[in-house]
Amino acid sequence: MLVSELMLQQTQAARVAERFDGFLDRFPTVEALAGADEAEVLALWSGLGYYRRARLLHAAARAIVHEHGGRFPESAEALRKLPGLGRYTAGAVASLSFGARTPAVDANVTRVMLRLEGRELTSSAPEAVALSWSRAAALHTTAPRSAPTPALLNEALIEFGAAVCTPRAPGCLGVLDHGKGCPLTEHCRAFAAGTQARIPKPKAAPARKPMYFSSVLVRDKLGRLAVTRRPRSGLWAGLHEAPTIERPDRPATLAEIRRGLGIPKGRGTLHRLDTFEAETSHRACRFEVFVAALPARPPASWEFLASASIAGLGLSTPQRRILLELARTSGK
DNA sequence: GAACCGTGGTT
DNA sequence: TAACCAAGGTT
Repeated sequence: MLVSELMLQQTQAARVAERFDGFLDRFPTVEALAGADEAEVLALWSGLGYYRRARLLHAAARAIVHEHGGRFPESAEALRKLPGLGRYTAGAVASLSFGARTPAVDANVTRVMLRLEGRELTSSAPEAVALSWSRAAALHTTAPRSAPTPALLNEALIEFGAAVCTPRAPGCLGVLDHGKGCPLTEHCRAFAAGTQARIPKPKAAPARKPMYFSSVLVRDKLGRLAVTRRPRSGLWAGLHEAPTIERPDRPATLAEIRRGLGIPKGRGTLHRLDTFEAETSHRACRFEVFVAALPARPPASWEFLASASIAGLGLSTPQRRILLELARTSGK
């Protein structure tokens, strides 16, 4: 449950489904996850994005084992203290796993509440957050004991937002059924005012900052590829990659790559293999991929691995392409 | 409060 | 094709 909620943060269910079983096969218990190497957790998370979530999940598992004796906290307040669990996730786990009478307000629920109230706010506006949690909590408080369980109520609110009160083309605007796709139109101020499309108010999309990556394929005498690990914070934190130089302003020059990575001088010791673009949530990344000769003394941070081993590492999508696809076409 | 943190499908 | 979007949290 904890694993699924953290995987689902900002990630579509279909994406998660591809990884969830493998993750639980490898880590069937919280003890197994707590005892795992971070690199292995990242490897099984590879491709899902927002890699900090994986490391926070790992930290949460350790906290449960070492500070809670292996037993999950069951209240939203206690769960909230675990790494990676914010207000929503704590509420979701507390209600769905432990039956707690507590709300779980995600972007779907916020959209529903704002539309019912007819408030043209961004979903992250403090007023919008307060209103949504307050309304959701009131539903739990006023629901009769015989009413659906807290878990069902939370799931229903979320699913209603996801399936009916959708961001675009919500059920109330159904052309063929004259608004009868939504059962709440009589209670909805946005429907009455015709402002559904403006609620929640869209946020200005942040501009992606450019970043230039020069990644180098280096093989040792056995044909294994050089791999390093990225810093523990920032973009693709803790993932593996081919030796890479990155700059915010322009691609590194050949001379800078040689100097930065210790590539030997001489004809044919460094040439460009490919270039491609990749985008993340906040960056427009341009990758230039090179093939280089083996330095006389490779940096101690480099590790040389066969492609079968590399396939099991935690890799960003661009690096998976570089180290597994481009490396195969680069000959040897 | 704002910036930061991935990815791939959909429109 | 560019923009939008999907079960947020941390710093």
